[in-house]
This record gives sequence, structure tokens and C-alpha cells, in this order.
Amino acid sequence: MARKETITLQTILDTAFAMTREEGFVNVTARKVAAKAGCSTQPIFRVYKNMEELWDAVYERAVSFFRDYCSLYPRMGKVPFTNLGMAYIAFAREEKHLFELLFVSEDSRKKSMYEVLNGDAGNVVYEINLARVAGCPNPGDLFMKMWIFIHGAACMTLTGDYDLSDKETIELLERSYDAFAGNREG
Amino acid sequence: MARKETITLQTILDTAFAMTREEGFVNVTARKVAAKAGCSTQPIFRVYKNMEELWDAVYERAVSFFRDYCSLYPRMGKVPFTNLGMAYIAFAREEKHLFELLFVSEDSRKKSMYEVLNGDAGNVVYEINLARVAGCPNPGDLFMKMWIFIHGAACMTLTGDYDLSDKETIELLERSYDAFAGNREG
DNA sequence: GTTCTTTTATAACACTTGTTATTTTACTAA
DNA sequence: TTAGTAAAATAACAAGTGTTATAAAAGAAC
Repeated sequence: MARKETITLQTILDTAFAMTREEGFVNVTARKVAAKAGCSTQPIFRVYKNMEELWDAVYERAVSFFRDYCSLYPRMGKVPFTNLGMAYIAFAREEKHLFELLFVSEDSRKKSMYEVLNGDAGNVVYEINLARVAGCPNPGDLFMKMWIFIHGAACMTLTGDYDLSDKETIELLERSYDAFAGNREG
Repeated sequence: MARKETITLQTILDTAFAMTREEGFVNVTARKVAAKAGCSTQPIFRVYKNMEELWDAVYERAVSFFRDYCSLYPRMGKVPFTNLGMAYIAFAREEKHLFELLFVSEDSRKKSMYEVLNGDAGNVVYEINLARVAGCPNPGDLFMKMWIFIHGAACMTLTGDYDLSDKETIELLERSYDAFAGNREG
């Protein structure tokens, strides 16, 4: 009955999300997305009402991407919060633009940190319960301290002010946990 | 011999810096600065070769402003690093746009964190020596841990994910210091 | 093949940016 | 008062943005 659709919503969203990863959210403009997708700007405005809608979709995809990234990250920590912390810091190093969008930007659509962290898997709640089971008397307070520390390391990674290896970072997190938990240093 | 100068370099720099504090670096455009200063864009390009030069000047002023802010901040901490840490976190809360420019942005002119922290007063070196005098065996390592924590709290302040009072923050920093230093909790 | 419909491309509008050419203004020296 | 000079204002250019009006293209039904 009519011309066949060649540029789909998925094509556009995929392109825009890839651009966010590579060049940052700010560079996701109508013309640049169109150029990357090999079409004019028109197909964008057929499937999305306006750019705001596309940006919303990209943001939501970034949230999902982060949650998948964390749940797929190899579990290597011996103490609570270390798994999630290592994934978080690695994410800041490997996906700078996404980390910036999700956790440091002033973007109006930004969710709170804990909203992003608590995905379907419920990472934070899971980790806190893990700590409780491990015999920690005040796991919520301990998580807060640990997360301030982890977030600090991640943000410094982003700006190049933190440059420890994974091995060194694990050690650092484990020692910090012990310190916050009140265990003597070994 | 000629017309008297009415819009000086100082006027323009003051205006641009004030705008950075209030609206952020991104909003310091030629036309907006001119509007705020009550003139056309022409006087800007008389005293500065281009906007890049003005932005450079604004950035340098932000660095000075931060250093003054820290050295004027009331000293309230009982343990090392707490003074600087409290000032840093307060700066993130009170001067969001400046903090963003100096410590989290991807701006090309951004100095490293430690370069900014080590002003004429040599804050970091001073604090580390203070810790050494206080009998700390490894003040450099201790500072690193403390500063990751402090930076995390400051960055979370910026995004609204941290909202403790000054009193609570001091306590938090002092306990963290004790924890990192290996002192038992009281 | 013709007609109809939807998708895509082209072109344009209105706005913002840095920057520059031109004109106007204000002051000083003679 | 006049002439010269530097500062400031006006206006324009080129490039970028989101968005939309219009034209072209491609496939389906007849």
C-alpha cells in the first residue's frame, strides 16, 4: 500500500546510543544522528515526536545498559559491596560518557543515584542483605560510607585523578571495608 | 585624544565570572556577557582576542576563588584533612557551577585535582605534614583514602545524592579518618 | 500502467553561537 | 570650532541547532 520502511526506530535509537557512548550525550543532534545512520533527519521525526523524546529513550537505554553491565561484571570481591563497587568503577573507566550522563551530569532527566543502582536485580538491597548475613551490625550505614568512597574513586577515574589497577582497587576497597566495619588492619 | 574607555577588562571578567557562578560556564557566551554588562559584544573582543581567552581567564579566576574559599573557611576539624575536606564539600554545595568546572567537567583547560588543591598555600602538603606531625605513620596513603572519600561526598552533594549537615559531615569525616588510620571506633 | 499512500530527501525557517566589517559616538589635541 | 582617534554600537556573516513545509521516491492495489 505504500513505501517500505527502511530506517526503523531501532536503527535510530541504536545509532544515538552508540554516539552517546562514543562522543557523549551533547553530540547527539538530529543532523549528526542522521549522518551516522546514513539518512536525512526526517526519519527521526517520524518515529520520535522531537529530539527530547529521543534523548529520553537514550537515557533510559543508558540506565538499562549500566544495570546489565553491573550484573554481568565478574564477581571478584571477598567482602560486601566490592562486587558492585568494582563494576561501578570499571564502568566509569570504560564508559566515561555514560557514567557522566548517569551519575555526574546536571541533566534534567537524571534519576537519583540509588534509583539507577536499584534496578530489577535490586543491586544495593542485595548487597546490603549480603552484608547483614555476613554479620555486619549496621549494613545500611556501612553501605553509605563504602558508596561515598566508591563514588569518589569512580569520579576521580573519570577525570584522570585516580589510576589504580583492578587488583589495587580491590585491595583498596577491601581494606576500606575492614576499616569502616571496625576490623583491625591485617 | 580619543573616546574614554567605559567597559574595562575587569568589568567583563567580573561579569563573566559572576555568570559562571550563577548559571554555569556553558552560559558564558559573548552576547549574554554583553547583555549582563550592559554593552554590546564589541568591548569583549577589544580586551580579549576571542572568547577562548575570556574563558581561560574565567577558569583561572575560578581556581583562585576556590583557593581563597578554602583558606578562608573556618577551621573546625579536630583531625587532619577535615578542615580542607569540609571546605571542599561546602564549596561543592555553595558553588555548584564552579565545583563542576574545576573538579568534574571534561573541559580541556581543566587542571588536575591536585594542581588545583595545591595553591600558594600548599593546602595538601600542609595537611599531610600536619598528619605526619600528629604521629600518622603513612600520611600520604591516608590522605589518598580520605580524599577519595571527601571527593565522593562532594560529588554526591553536587547531584543531590548526599545531604548531611555540617555537623554530621564533620563526624563522618572524623570517624572515617579514625577508621582509615586504624583507630578503634569510640 | 495508473493511482494512492507512506516513507524519505531536500530545502527552508527561526534561533543561537563566535566573529568581523562598518558605522556611530565621544573625547582630546590643535 | 575643527580634526583626528579610539571606543562602542549596529549589522552582518558563516556555522550550528531543532523543526517543519514541500517535493521526490518507492511500493501496493486496481
